[in-house]
Amino acid sequence: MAVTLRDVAAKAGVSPVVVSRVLHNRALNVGVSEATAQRVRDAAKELGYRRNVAAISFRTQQTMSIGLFHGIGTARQTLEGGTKYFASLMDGLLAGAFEHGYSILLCPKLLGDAPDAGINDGRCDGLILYNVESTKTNARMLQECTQPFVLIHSPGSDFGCDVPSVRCDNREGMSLALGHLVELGHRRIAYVHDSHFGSREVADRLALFKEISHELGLDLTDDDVYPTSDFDGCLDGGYTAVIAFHDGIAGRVMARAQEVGLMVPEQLSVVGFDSTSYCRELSPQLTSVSQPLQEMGQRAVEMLMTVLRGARPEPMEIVMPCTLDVRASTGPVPPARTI
Amino acid sequence: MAVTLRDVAAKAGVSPVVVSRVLHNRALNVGVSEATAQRVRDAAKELGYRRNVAAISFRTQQTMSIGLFHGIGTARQTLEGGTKYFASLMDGLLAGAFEHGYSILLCPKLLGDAPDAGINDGRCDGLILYNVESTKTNARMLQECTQPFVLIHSPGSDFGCDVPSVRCDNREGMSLALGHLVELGHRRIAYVHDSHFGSREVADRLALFKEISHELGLDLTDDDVYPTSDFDGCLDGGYTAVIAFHDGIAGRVMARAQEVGLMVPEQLSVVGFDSTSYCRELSPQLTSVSQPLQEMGQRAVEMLMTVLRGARPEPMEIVMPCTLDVRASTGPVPPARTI
DNA sequence: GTGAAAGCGCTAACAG
DNA sequence: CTGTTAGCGCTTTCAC
Repeated sequence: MAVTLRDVAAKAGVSPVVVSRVLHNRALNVGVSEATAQRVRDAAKELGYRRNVAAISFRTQQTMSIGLFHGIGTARQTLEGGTKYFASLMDGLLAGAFEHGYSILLCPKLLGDAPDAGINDGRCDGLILYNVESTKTNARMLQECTQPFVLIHSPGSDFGCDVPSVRCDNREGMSLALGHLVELGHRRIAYVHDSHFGSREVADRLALFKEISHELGLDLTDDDVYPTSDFDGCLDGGYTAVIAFHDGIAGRVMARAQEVGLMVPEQLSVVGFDSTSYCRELSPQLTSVSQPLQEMGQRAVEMLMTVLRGARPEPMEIVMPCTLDVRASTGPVPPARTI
Repeated sequence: MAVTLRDVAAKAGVSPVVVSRVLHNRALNVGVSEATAQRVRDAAKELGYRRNVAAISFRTQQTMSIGLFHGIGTARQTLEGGTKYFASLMDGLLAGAFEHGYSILLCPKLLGDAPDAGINDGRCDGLILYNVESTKTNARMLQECTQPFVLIHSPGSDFGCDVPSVRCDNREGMSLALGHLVELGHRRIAYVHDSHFGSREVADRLALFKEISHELGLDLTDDDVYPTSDFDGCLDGGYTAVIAFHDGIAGRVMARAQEVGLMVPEQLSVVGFDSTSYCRELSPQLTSVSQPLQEMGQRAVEMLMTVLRGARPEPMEIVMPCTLDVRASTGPVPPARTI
């Protein structure tokens, strides 16, 4: 049915080996005379030859694809639920993969509760995992994983693995957010966290909110932390500023504040996390901690490529700096409202 | 190195075929005694056997993966640039693929300017294409495509192909948006379109805005259409309502309106498209035409599955209904501002 | 610079 | 219910 190397070889009057060298194996192409090569190319074109990727994958045991997993160990997360976070990360991953001729494979079978069922079956050359919950089950699964993988958002040590990882400096991010607000005179600051516990990012930022506020002499506690599902408490006059786990939550806080008649930033300052393009679509534009998601995606791919080459990435842990994109949702503390 | 079927067979004292039947080919499993089957499963477990997906793909010439392409024929679009549109669609595609044991392959090599280079190489069993520009080049490419594919957002006839497609009823969507505004008393309505021409959706909605407004006796023209890059003209008092090509643009319009001191919806009503979760994060919450993106993704996969089974999907063209999610960004026309 | 031989891991087709 | 045979399309190895 399909045209094979053999057919092209017959037509060009050479052996299949030569055709393979000309058409596929660019490195060994040197050992073929230009005249022969041209004859082969002509024959291939005439016959409409197309390489059989499945056969090549099988023979070389390389799929040229990277498996992408998220939220392992929880119910499968929808992508639409979060901010444009996913899109940013994906842009970086695709760009990185592209440079190396790799594809990204989203395998729903593996995104759910039993990813280990198919994780090691040679479907892809390596894996990139993000938002993996720090559970015993996941740790064991990753330790038993025979394929190279890279973690995003958590260090390998979380799972007892010596594997490459990329994450952002959440301490720096939270410091920037709190520092900015303190500089503006705020002292009563609330934090709205995400309900998706188990994620390292969620836990880290929550802990850091309390820790750093303490270092800054603010002494905010669990009483100043609100869940996404019910954050009206941070709008009732006790606070002059709110930090939210991600831009989407910050957007909801601003919307709700405006509903109850609170002016942002005159009466309430709001800071988000991720600095997605979404921030510029809000009114007022949202001040947000910027995590270089796209670059993080790209770096993750680079690390995986290093491992696939048989080398050891240096360093094994990349911690990316955060910055603060100050926009219009933060302002000086209102004197009348200071407690 | 890796444990193969042969190894398991040897250990269990059977032939590789039996092992294959027990471990992989569930349908033919019937022809194996339970005792033997158990012996095989034990041996496999003991040896730590893992199927070699590449070999299976090669042998069966089925990859169990679906290639996903977008924006073919333009520079590669970033995913973060749009709304959460992509995430919604992706959620639907993944859900659909999951049901059938398929994976989604994002192949950046093919997303750029020369997708035909690798589109037919057996990398995936079928393709789903969305936002394909209606150009001669693309038409030729799709006509020559030897793999089954499904289009999202444009009918096959756009490319002279008799292929399955899923899209939403943009006419209905625009009717709902305009009808809603007219009912509220608006007559001076502006439209902010996307700069990404070539996309069928962009062209359709633009044309429909003019067409339907004419039917409603409004007679809006190109003068009432503004690009995303410069829509200040629709905020200068001439209009009481704005419709935007997607929620992100609508968000920007609202933000800008509030910057220049226009109250939404008291002085300006705003309607978006797609009704992504983003609408609820804006203040006021955005009224938006809802396109069932997730279901569209899922339906597209279903159609592809039908084709892969060798059947002909019925119908070949699915046109999904739109609805209007009325939220807080639209209100009665302000009497003082009526022209 | 070129080709012959061998085999990757698996399964379809058939025979027992 | 089980096994034998053959081969998918390609590349690696080694000989010429």
